[in-house]
Amino acid sequence: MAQNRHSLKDVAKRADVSVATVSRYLNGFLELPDGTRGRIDRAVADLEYRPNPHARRLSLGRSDTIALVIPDIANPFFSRLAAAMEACAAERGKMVTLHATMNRSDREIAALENASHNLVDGLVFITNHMPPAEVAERINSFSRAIVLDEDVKGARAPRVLCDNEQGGFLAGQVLYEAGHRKVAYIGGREDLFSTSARLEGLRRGMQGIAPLRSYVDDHAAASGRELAQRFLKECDGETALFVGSDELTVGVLEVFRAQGVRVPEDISLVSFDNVRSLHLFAPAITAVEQPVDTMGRRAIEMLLDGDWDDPKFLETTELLPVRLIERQSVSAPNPITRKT
Amino acid sequence: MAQNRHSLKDVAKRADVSVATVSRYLNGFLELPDGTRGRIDRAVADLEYRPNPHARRLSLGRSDTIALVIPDIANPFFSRLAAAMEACAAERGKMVTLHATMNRSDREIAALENASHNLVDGLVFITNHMPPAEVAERINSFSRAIVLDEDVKGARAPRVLCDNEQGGFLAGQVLYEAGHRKVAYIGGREDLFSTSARLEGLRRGMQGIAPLRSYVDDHAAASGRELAQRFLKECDGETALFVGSDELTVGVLEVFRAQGVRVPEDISLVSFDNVRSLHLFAPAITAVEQPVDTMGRRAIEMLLDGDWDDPKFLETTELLPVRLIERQSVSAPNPITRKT
DNA sequence: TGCGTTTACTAAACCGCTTTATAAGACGGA
DNA sequence: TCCGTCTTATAAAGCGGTTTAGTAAACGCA
Repeated sequence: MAQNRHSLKDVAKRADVSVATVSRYLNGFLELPDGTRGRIDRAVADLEYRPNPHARRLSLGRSDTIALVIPDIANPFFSRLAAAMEACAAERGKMVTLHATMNRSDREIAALENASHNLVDGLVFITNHMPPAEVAERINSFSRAIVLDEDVKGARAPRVLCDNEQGGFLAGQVLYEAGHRKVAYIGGREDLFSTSARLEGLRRGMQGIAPLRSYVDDHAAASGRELAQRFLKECDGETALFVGSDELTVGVLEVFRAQGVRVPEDISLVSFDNVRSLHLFAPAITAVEQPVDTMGRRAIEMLLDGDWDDPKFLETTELLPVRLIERQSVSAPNPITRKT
Repeated sequence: MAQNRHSLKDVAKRADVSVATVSRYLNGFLELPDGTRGRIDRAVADLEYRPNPHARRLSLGRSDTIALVIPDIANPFFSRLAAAMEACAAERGKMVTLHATMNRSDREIAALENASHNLVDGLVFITNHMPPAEVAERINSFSRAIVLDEDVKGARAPRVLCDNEQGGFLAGQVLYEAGHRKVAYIGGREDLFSTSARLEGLRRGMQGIAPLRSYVDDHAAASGRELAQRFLKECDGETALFVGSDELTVGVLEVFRAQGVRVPEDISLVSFDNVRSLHLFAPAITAVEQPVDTMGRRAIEMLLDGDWDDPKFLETTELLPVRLIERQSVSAPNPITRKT
């Protein structure tokens, strides 16, 4: 703060022209002869003039800001996403505000309301639960919004998602080929589009064999612990686990380790995301990798470069490819050593 | 956007009073008799009036926003920090903007300039290199700034740091007690306050034995790989490694694994941060834990509640305690199996 | 010389809120 | 009845830009 803030008026006075002239010239809406132009340029330089963004925003009715509504910034998946979006936005001269919701509808609504009052230039919305209709309505009230990572029912906005079905397929395939026939799923809630897509893909990869059991909850290590405990208690012949996120995998592995369940000897495991350092885990964890950075960049690019006049654009869904990173957490099933 | 935006004027008209009255009443600067008050309240409710933040900010000359200048949001340490700060700021009704610098001075300057133009209510600045004097000057031009995680030379601002010296001490102690007498340091650059504090603590923990070698670079996995390679090449009797961040540890472990160097059999290792899932690594990594969430919260609390009129306050340094999390990456030195 | 057309620029309204200075009317007391 | 004092407001000037509508002067040309 506290520096020599000069206003347009100061510049105008110094250059001996009107504020309108300076404003229009500076914004490129006015050609000027060399003399006048030189005086203005010099005045701007001398005074180190920088337009006041608040005044600009009030006048223009926009904010040069993109709001990022995100479940949890501390989660590496989302923080990578946020990093990619910030980088892309900064390149285009946009600022980025952060709003963590912890997947709570009230926080989501508060964040959306906040963003809406602030007249943000755009919204990127990420959630991991199925929000109430009000959330979708509020998203729809933005003139520019992108839904990222997880579909939101009722939202009329372009989507940037990873190919969840393909991810499930790759996981199913690698498990099936290793000989597994009974697989359980630990993942996000069942009403999520990503969950059903992954389960569908998993079944396809497993040659039509559906997972025996699904354990679903939030994408958090704590949920992973709880679900893993339930899984171990109820386990009935499953030889492998498909886990819907690295966060859940962390919780699962903690429980497995505490209970002496070995991976992959007792249970094979495939994770989803590959944003944590799974390659250094014991054992290194096979995972479906999401193109996190690309997803973030694309969200911002679509927000800023999309053809928002075209109603078709709102229907767009960009499905980004995933790939399987094979490591050491999948082996042939070993029913002998398996605990029940 | 696109909703029924009503202005103060609309409310005033509907309540049949002047805008000044509505404004002052709404801001609590005017007591009103029941009749008038009721009409205004009703008008506000009917029109769903929400003040335009841009106008408010232009008028008041502030922004209800805190700028977070951070090296890399994708780095789990910083994303945890950012999450804690966002949560704390949101509780107080402040928004948070994000500016990633990748430790580049030009980006730092750009971010500071940006924040300064936006008349932010406060700044939290984090860097991991020794920035040029211009950065400190710009930080000093803010009326409210906090320096977090790493000291910045020349910045007149309260600091929130972890107790790096104590962290080094704890690492040194556990290594010394395990029998190590020759230790190398892989960490952030030498000109950083944190580095010298840690090395000093390390020496104290090692009963005065200085580390044989220091390998320093950015806190990034890539640097960790490079430094680990150099360390292995030049290693001359060191039996343990003190690594300055989880990011570096990731790189180090990648190289060790690739080259068949076993932890702790060949080299013992203590990491710093404990923000990655080190407990699941092979082996689980002993680490000095930083109180990340507390650091973030304190930074925001000091920013918002600090006594900024007191010049002493700018001299404050809050040193938060660290603790050692013992796991399996430290054992007695084993010079026989050690590679050279 | 007179008229239309550029060229070069400006006055003033507006964005929506805050705030200072001020005023009208009611009330109470002398 | 007149004056001072509350009470209950308000007019108007910012904050610092953008933008529309318009004008004065110079220019070209018949």
